[in-house]
Amino acid sequence: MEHSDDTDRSESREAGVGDAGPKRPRTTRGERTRSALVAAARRIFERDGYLNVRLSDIPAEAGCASGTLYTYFNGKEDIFEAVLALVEDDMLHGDRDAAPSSDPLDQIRSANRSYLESYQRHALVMRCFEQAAVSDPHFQKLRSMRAHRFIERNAAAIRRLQAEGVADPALDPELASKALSAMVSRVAFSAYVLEDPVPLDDLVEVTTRLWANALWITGPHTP
Amino acid sequence: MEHSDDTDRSESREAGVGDAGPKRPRTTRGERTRSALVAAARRIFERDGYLNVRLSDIPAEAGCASGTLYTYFNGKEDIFEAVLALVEDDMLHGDRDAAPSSDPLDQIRSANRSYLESYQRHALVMRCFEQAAVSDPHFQKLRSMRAHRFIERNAAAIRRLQAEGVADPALDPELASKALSAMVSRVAFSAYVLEDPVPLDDLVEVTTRLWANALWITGPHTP
Amino acid sequence: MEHSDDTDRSESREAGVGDAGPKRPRTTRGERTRSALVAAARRIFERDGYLNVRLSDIPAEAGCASGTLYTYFNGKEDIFEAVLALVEDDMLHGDRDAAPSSDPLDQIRSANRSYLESYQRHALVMRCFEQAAVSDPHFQKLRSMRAHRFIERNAAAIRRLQAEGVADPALDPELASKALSAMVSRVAFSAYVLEDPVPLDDLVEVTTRLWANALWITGPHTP
Amino acid sequence: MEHSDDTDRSESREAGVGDAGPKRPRTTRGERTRSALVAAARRIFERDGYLNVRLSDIPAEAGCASGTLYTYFNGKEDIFEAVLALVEDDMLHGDRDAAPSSDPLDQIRSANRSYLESYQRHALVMRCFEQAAVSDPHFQKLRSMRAHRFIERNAAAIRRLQAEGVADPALDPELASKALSAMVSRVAFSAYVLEDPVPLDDLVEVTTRLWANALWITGPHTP
DNA sequence: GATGAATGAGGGTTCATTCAT
DNA sequence: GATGAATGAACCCTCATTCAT
Repeated sequence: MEHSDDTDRSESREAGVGDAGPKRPRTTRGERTRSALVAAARRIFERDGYLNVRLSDIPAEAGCASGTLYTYFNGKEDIFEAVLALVEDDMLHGDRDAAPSSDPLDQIRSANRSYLESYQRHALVMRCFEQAAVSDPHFQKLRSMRAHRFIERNAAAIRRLQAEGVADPALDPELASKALSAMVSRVAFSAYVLEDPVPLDDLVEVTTRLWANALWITGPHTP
Repeated sequence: MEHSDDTDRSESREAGVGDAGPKRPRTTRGERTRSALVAAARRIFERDGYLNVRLSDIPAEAGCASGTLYTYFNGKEDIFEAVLALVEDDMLHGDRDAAPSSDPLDQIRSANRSYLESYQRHALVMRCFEQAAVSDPHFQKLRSMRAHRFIERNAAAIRRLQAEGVADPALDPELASKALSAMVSRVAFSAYVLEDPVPLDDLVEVTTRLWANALWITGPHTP
Repeated sequence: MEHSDDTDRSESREAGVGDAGPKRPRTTRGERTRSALVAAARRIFERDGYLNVRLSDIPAEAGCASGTLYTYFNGKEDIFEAVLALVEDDMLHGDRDAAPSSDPLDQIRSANRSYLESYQRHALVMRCFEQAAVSDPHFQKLRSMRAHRFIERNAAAIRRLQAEGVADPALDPELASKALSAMVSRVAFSAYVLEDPVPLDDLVEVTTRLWANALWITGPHTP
Repeated sequence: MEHSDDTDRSESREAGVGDAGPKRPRTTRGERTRSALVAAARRIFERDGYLNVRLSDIPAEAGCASGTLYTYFNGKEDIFEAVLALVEDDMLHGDRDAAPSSDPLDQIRSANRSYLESYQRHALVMRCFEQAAVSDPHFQKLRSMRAHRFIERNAAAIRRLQAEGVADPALDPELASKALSAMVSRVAFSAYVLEDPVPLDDLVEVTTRLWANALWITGPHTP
């Protein structure tokens, strides 16, 4: 089970916004400049939030001239997408080390913990992402797409559990997935972006238990 | 059971943002002008979103001079608060006509329906509210406060049900309330602001069933 | 001997700026309102300086409606003139109690002390007057006229002393008066408006001694 | 002997007001633009006065876009400081060509003439400076600081003359310097800013004679 | 006389983006 | 590729003054 706001977007990295200017560096120097810009952008976005960044702060932080930004990016959207790509690489690693359990409850718990941990790790970028999604249709669509990828996977899992007779058959799998995924991602937002601090373990436990209860999964220990 | 983003704020309406200029009208003409401004503001905010409004469009839409806006409001924050106050008056009426049932499931369903209906009714204002909350600390706090009022009421309900032995005693009432309230409000946001259309009845049913399941409430007919 | 910035302006009080609106109150209530406005204006000018006053603060401070100001005054210039008139009444009292001495040095000392004392007493209004004079040709002219009245009186005194053989005959009485009067008024400005504090007695002594020396008056004690 | 309102301020020129934006040009083109702006600013300030300038007139006069002003300056204060720096460069040259005389009277005369001549040369800028000093604490402080530099130098000269037994020992050198310096600068202001025209030679003679008399210096030829 | 709501012109400032060097 | 100066549209907000009540 996985939750919203996570994706690979393999091919959209270069062509995200509007393909007008040059994009990929062709030289080693260019590669270094571009990387410095993305790293600087991340720091600036995290510091100021998506809506408040002064675009010219990014090349300044990266130690290059203001015009250089436009050698690799078309504007705010474009460079923020590059920052998101950076973060996603990290977010995708979370699940890997989890030993896949056959117990549904453990699976849910593991997915929730993984999601919440990576959300916490990237809270400042997620804050920006929320700001971007609320003010820019492009990122709104992006967020929807990422959410849907989660929702679909979780919907498939619910469908499977229903078929196995261990989940409430009256639930629409798609809608239930949508609602439960929303619940987890919103809890994460509240805790880590709005800074309403709750211990991570408590968040994992309550979301897991609610999720399991909601589906009628009682776990191996509740016969 | 009720959900986030709803409150009374009875007398604090004017004093929210920055108490600099004159505020309340003292004459009938003033009252009329102020109302026209708030109504116009609602239309403009709904049309353009919180972040994109051109403030001068509001007095223009209201049919008065640009400066008149500042006779009653201190700026964008201030007039948007007045619009929110307008909407809240309406949102508070939703629950009333619901016949209070003794069946917990009916109560949950009724609260959910009421919340979702009013959210739908004011979707465009809620969109602005989300934008405001993400870009302006004042509205972020406002949203938190409103959410907490819901969360506390629902937490109390959960505690009661646990005491009566009809809800999972292992759940932390506060955290469960937080998560489930977030679920409902985020489902509403998704359906009505992000325009991911789902029939209202389906939303009511799935949220209600998930909520009930999550708490182990199965309704009176399923003993 | 007397110094700049002091005059009676008996007849200019009503007709100073631009005689467009109504001016003098015709009823007792009107008299009270007008006085309250002038008193309030003085407080506001002293608080904010001539250039920074918000005109509408004055009727607010006086406890009447903003429009009422225009019943008696035509604007900032006009009401500030009324404030100046108030202050001048007081400044004219300073000299009176001084026992007229026949010793030129005593006369100079007495005039200087009187000037500096009343400047100190009205420092905040004098600050406004300087601001007004520098930004508004009307008050610039007014200041010049007041200064010239002093200068002429002092020039006459110098001429008399020269005729009596007790003052440097090589000095142009008019120019000398201009320079020495400027010295005293600027010292007052510096001490009381710029808040470069020097004990009053020291100011009196240094200006008096310089003035006397400059004219070659040695006083009765220096034979 | 020298008089108020003159200083070097060598390297603090840019950092005076608010150090927010980029300031010094790094290219030749930039240097040219900045100079054009300062020169244009001087013309506009002289034409309209410090208080009345429309800031956007300056880049218009300089032949560049309105925003370009903010490439080098933070606003009115900042660019006016640059104009003052320009004028000071010129004012500092005045004294140099004066052949240093050993006669105190000649020294005083020379200092007075130098001061009055450069004041006359920059009368319109001095008018602005007075306006700025009266309405803006930053320039008030600046004026005080410049005045104090003069005052201290002149106080030292007075102290020296007293030690040599050629100046009235009863005078407080600091206060006497303050008063006499104020006299000269105010006479200059009156003649050249207030346009109360007096021949330069007459001003030099009267201020010199008053200054000398006031100190009891009678010149070498009057033993 | 007094009220206070309505007016609306006016200008400072930011900053994403371009482009000559 | 990199530079950084130049651009200029866009917009909020103040507040002196008027005038219907």
